[in-house]
Amino acid sequence: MATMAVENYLKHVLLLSEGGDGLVSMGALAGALEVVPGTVTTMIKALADEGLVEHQPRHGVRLTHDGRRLALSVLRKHRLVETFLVNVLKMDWSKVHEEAEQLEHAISDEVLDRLDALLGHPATDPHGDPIPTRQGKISSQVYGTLATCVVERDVRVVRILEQSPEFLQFAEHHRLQPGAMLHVVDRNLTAGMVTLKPGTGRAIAMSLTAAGKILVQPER
Amino acid sequence: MATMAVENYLKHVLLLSEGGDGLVSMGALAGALEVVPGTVTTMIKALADEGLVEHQPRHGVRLTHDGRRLALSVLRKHRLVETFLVNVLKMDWSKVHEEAEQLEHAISDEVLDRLDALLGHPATDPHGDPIPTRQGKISSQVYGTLATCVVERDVRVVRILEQSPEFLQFAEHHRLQPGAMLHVVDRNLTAGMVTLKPGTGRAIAMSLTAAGKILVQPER
DNA sequence: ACTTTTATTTTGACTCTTCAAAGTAGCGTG
DNA sequence: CACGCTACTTTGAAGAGTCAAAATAAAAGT
Repeated sequence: MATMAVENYLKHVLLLSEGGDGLVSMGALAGALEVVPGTVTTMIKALADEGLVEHQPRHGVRLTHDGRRLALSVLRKHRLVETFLVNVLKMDWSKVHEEAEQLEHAISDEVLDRLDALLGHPATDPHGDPIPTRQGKISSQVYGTLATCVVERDVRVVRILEQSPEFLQFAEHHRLQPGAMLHVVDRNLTAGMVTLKPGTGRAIAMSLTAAGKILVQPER
Repeated sequence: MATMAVENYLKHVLLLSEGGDGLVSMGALAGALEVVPGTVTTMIKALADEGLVEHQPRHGVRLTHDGRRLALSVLRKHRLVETFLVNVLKMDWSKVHEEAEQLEHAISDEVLDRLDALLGHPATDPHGDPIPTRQGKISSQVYGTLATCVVERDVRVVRILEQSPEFLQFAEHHRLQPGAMLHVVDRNLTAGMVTLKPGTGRAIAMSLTAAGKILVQPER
């Protein structure tokens, strides 16, 4: 069985390799895992010996087939646990990440399957992050963001990329949660601002940076 | 924060000190924790330095106030998680111990409180073991066993002490679960057998040893 | 091309938890 | 009271995961 540390390393390699399609840098990993770079080198060498990652010294690391399988299983646990905490225990979605960080290493496949059934086999977690299937498939659909979509158009929020408690609280306050409908009123590149009109309630203004963290789907 | 190992040592000191009212022997701890005796000595010395246990060399160990507080909190997590797994996820009660063993170290107080509320603040877990309150109170009511109670009398099962998967499966098969009503038909000391008649279904015979693991309450 | 900066790796050390095996204290029996 | 059994403790070593700081390789600037 993989230790907690191993599971965390693999999970973060997976998360960091989304987007930047090739190798994950050691520094990025060190940052994400909150350890010093030397520790990452040590650990990655061990994981490479176990056949879980492929390490190209001085360049970076990528998951092997086995490593990816394990990483997806950890991610599945994380996201299903988050969904449970929000949907069943009604916890604040800005706090569940921390909790899931611990629980993802303690939960068995059997419990996970039952949780999955209890929740109705959700496709995404409360932040809109896709939940890998038991077979290790994960949706990789590409969406636009509030910083890039066409203006004067109705869109539906599908995912919040930035998941710091502060940002999530901000988003919740304005009901910017997956499923929410919005009209994109204006985007001003000079001022770096986007203006939105929710279906109900008053207009929302936010920076392009923030807007770039919110994935949306054109509606109709 | 206490590590998993620390939590486990404290929990087992607590469990082993139920009944044998004074000191817990190092050997008993080694057995319960499945480590060699030398390891226990090492760890207990460390816990004594932290003020969590009181160690009387060559005689045994007992919890301090702080140690007991922590141990009760772990036990509360364990038993509430078991209750959740059985009552909500409908898992087999013979398997939940293993699962809870892991989860008890990963669950936060906040999640625990919500779980407790979801379950309706249960007083006991599915095996009838009392669940410590958030304030660290634990019911220590004394019950008779099927091996000691008066014959020709109706009793109600309140707790199963032996919790190996095999014994629990045996108990479940005969519906010997907390809440079940029984008539104690006969006890034969020579043969070492007890005969029971459930409210519904055919008579059950079991050894005195097995009967001694089932706590009951006289009914009416 | 040479130098500076930055990212990565190496080295040595430390903590935590464990084991195996050797040593020692306590206890009961004769 | 000495003997021997059992329980406990000590000692030395190991693996996992980490850090700090020195060494090195790659990338970027001038």
